[in-house]
Amino acid sequence: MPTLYLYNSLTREKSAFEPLHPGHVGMYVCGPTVYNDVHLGNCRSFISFDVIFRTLRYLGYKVRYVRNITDVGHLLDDGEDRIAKGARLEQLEPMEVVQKYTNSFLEMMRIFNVSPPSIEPRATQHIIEQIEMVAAILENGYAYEINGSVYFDTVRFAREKGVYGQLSGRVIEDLLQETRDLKKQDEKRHPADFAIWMKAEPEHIMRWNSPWGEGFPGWHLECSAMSTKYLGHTFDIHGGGADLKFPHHENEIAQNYGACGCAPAKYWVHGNMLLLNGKKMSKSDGNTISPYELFSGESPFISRGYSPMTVRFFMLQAHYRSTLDITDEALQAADKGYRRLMEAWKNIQRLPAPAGKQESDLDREILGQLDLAVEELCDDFNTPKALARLFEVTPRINALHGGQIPPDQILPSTLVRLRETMSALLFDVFGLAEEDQGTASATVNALMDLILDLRGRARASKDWPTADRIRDGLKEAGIVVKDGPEGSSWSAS
RNA sequence: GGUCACGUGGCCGAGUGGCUAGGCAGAGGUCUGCAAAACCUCGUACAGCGGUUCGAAUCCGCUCGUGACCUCCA
Repeated sequence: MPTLYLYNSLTREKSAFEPLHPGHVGMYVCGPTVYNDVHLGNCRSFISFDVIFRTLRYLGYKVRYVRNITDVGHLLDDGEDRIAKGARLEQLEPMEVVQKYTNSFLEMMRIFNVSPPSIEPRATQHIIEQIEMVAAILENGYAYEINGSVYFDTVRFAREKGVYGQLSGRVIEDLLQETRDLKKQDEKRHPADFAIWMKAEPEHIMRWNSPWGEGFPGWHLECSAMSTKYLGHTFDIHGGGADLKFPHHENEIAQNYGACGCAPAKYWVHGNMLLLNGKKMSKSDGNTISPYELFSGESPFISRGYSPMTVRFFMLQAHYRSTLDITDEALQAADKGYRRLMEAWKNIQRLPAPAGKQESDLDREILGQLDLAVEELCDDFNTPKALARLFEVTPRINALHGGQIPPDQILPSTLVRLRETMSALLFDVFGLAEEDQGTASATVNALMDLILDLRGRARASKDWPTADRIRDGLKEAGIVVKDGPEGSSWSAS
């Protein structure tokens, strides 16, 4: 197995991956806040980390992948809890809102063929752990309590530990010299301080008892508490979207140091943003397209619908650390490319038996490309490069299948490798799946057999008008007929 | 305003000092009754201007442009 290299946001460089415990990887990725439907940007992020998770497993690591569900709700600008707000608007119990959007989130992950994480902890089920962590931070002197709320003492932490701002590239001096334009009711000693426990106002629905009174945990605490619980004080990889670097991840690091004196993660991995119209997709400003709109085509931004696997493939064609611009043209290109690749996969399975006797140039070429594909996957999960290698072997596969290359040009062992590696990369690592556009029932298959048989007879008697009439009619019905040497086949377009 | 990215051929998108990225679109050809598919061949692109170097899309500087973070956000 080749060495895995990954880019660490913390050090800003790519280095060889060395797990803390040989053979094992602990990975924590910040999951969604379930107060609304997931949007496509979230999906890209979780697909990126899914590929990372799958790659690690493919390389033989035993991975514990923790991806949380944040159902406590973070504070809104106006001080209102997100979950509580959603509840009031929809006349639902807070936990009902949470359950509803948790379900739809998980359904979307299933649609995108994102494998479930090893553990999917929920913030509301870890209130005790969060309270304990607040207590630990208080005990260590990195937090202070005011009127039933507890704030992290960023100033003290920054001065004493010297790690604050490292991840996000903040300059501590700038943070500390920030003007103190605190709101009147703001109890924080410094703008850079942040709440780790908030006193619940009477109208606040989600609330728990704590040593500081009734309240709810702060913005960033659930990740610190749950990653520690399931992966230990220090674990291998912490991931999330690039927009979480600050303040979320920076504060998470601070909390973990504050509680246990050590860094939570060795490697920090951040996925980049999905762009629409050249700008970040965002729920708040309307520059967004939902997954369902993308599938159905019901959006002013696209001309038609695209299947989940097309979208997944589209995302894989860009590196996870690059921004990716969604355009209709790019999606159409991805759709064609994805189908071509899957068609090649099907062709592998119906290739004539290889009859090579000794290794040919073609054998070497195919094996070389497969090796490169794996190698490039291991270079910071470079899926676009790895995919390019598969596209290099695609014409060879198709030529073997179509007869342009005779079967004696490859060894039986090459076909075995081809089948194994393609299968592993396409399905196990990239997480693609065959989409049976046909989803043909037995009835449809029987009908099509009959129609193609009738057309075959017409062709045999050189009745071209009838043959073409059938083909054109089927095309209008969305069925493409392909004539080959061994008869005609069909597929839904 | 501060911090940080990015600007690649018609579109998307890899690539970080010399070696073909790849996909889609487009052109020509083979096959085919015609078509589709498949196969073969074809594109010297790297924002602009300077500099370093034997050699730069790749390093440095400046200019222009775009975006992200700084506030909930994957």
